[in-house]
Amino acid sequence: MAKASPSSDTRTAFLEAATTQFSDRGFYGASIASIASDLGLTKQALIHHFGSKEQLYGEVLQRIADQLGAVVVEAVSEESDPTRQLERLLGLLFDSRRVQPEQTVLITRELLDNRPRAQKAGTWYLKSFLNALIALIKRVPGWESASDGQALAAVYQLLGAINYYAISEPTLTRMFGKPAYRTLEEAFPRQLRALITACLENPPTKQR
Amino acid sequence: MAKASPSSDTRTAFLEAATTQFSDRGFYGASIASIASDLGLTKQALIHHFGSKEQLYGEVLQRIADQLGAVVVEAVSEESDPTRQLERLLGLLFDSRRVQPEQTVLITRELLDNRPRAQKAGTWYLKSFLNALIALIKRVPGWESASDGQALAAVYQLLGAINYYAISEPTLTRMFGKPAYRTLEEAFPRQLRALITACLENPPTKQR
DNA sequence: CTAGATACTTACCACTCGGTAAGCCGTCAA
DNA sequence: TTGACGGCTTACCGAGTGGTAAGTATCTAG
Repeated sequence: MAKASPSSDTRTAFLEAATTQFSDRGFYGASIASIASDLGLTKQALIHHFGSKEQLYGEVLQRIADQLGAVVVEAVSEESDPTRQLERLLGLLFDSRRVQPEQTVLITRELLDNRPRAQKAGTWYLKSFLNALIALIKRVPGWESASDGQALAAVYQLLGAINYYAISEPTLTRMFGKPAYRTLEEAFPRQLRALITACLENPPTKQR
Repeated sequence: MAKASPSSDTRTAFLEAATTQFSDRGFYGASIASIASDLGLTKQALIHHFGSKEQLYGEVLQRIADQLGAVVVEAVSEESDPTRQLERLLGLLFDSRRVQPEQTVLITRELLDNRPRAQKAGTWYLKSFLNALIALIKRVPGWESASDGQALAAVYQLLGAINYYAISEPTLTRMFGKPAYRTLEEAFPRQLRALITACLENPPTKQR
């Protein structure tokens, strides 16, 4: 009895393969046949487990949302000071671009694809994440009286700085060449920390 | 002889339709038949003008790159002070999300799709744009001695804050509802201006 | 009047897509 | 032994993809 639940193993294997393929080629660009062949299986095996391509995609988004929520919990539990909690959270998000670049890419794809058409399930998971960020920044000294809109604006700018860089890294590397990119790679985190503290120290109430 | 060049009219009409469709659905998601039917024509008419879907896509990217370059020229010519030039440029980019949202969306799609596969032509246009931004910030007081990597890091963070918000706007609207979104819509530009000046006033040389 | 080019059309091709239907095979319970 | 079930297969379907081939209508230059 080496394996506990054989079916759940292939399920998560499918989910992982699907995550990278959806991330690389988008929902329409990725085919269920290609995802299945990554595991040496046929597309009908995938259909058997998930019912349809859309449901598979939904589960992939769900997993990402769960992991995103876990990062929030981790940051909050590691620090006590609200400012540090936020800095830690943004730092963790920035670092995760190395371990799980597919996450940021997939979320960004969702933002792009959801523009015209009706929203899929994915958007709602993001909302609770953003609400957590809003709640966090409103506990930072000077930000208590900020409106939700002001809080979201500030937080979303920092999030944009992080995520846009995360999805651009490969392109920037090829564009400027490895050696030139190394200096950017080194300068970015320092500059980012400076930007975050500058933002947190300038709440809208005491802006000039 | 009402029209000067009949063929160029349909060509630009094709380019405009293609821009919105590529922006909405991505390269793979958009079909040449659907683009052509927007003008009441068949896909073979499109092939007749552009040769292939890839070439059409290339011309769409080229147009966007040209318009991006024009924005740089506009910002530089309108202001004399380097700080104001940069602020004006970023402001113009932020405003353009209203007039031409397809541009930002398409560039972001390029960043995502270029991750795994070899880069298409589009990347090179972006490089000259980024180089212009680097040159601009290095003329701002205090930034003269910054390295290219430091300059790009700072500029790319601001660019990310702007572009990520631009592609997120529709999703954020649906997520928080129109009334709540209005306050964000109002707070964002002000917060962005504060972020830009905070960034420019904190060059890496005198960072604590 | 004719030759050629331009701007399009219909017809067709090979291929891929997501999904259905039906069956095969091993495990496990009655 | 039998029957049900989960996990997977092959076979197949209709729809849609980008692209080719060949033709038609219109206008213009020689």
